[in-house]
Amino acid sequence: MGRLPCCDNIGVKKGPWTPEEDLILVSYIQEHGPSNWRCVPTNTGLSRCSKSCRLRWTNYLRPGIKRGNFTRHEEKLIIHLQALLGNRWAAIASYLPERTDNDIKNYWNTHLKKKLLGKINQETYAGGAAADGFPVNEKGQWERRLQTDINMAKKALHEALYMEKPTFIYESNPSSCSSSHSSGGGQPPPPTYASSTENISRLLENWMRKPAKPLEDASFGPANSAESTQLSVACGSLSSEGSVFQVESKLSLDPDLQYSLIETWLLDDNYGGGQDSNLMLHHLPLDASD
DNA sequence: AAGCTGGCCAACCGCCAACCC
DNA sequence: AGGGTTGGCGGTTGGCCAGCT
Repeated sequence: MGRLPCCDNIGVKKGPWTPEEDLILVSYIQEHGPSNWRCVPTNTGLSRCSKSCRLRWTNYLRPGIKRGNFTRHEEKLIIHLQALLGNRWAAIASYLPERTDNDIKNYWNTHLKKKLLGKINQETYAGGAAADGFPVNEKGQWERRLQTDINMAKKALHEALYMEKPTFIYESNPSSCSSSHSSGGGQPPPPTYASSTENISRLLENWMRKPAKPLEDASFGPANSAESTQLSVACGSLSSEGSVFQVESKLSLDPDLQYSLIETWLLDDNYGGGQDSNLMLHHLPLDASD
């Protein structure tokens, strides 16, 4: 049996929302909260289907939504995440809590995709190529780095997805821990971190199997999950523009974390990392008491 | 000034997984 | 357990607007 429509479409208004409708919807949600959307049209008298009400709220009326131009950092973060996650706009939006998935999707389709394609075409026709495999572009250094980042992330993702064995291999190297860990109680196990491209791809594999965590959870990947491997992985690249630092700073790491963030910078030609970019992994066991 | 074109973006559509009874 | 319902998600559409001819 086919799926029934969310509404019978009879007497249901479509098209742009009016300020009056917005007001009615906001007032109702303020009182009752954003739940049970099916009742919203009936209870408010709005001639809209429940789905339309929900979309209007989540994409436009919900508090905390930032509108207007995307910052350069947001732009770079989206490009990073799109390369890693693909068109999973909701997952990407979870890392930019002030932006809606619809906004990000629109911005990608109307600005970034075009921009990147244009960049690639321009460089293809220019014909030049630097030692790191990307064409030389004197004008746009940051764009070049961006392209390096994308290439690197795609490579990591590809390996992460097609690795045969999901087994993790870790190497322990506490000396590399930029530790600020100082919680009392039992001695936590020594931190481990990935120190090879093979490990990175396996870390990423596990990450890709889990839904992305929102920023409020202060971590990427499978962390915060009791049955998880208690790892948190962030992948990106470092450049003088600080794109990964931006990712990191946006994470607002939980002060209760048992360990401080461990960073390993890898300079590995296999990942196409030039002097400007590196693959960075964060591995943070969240709860050493278990 | 009028018509045309392309860009932008809010909103819609349809699929799907989770949830509920 | 299974079918119906709901909410979430990604792709697409269509209307508005600015710039161009």
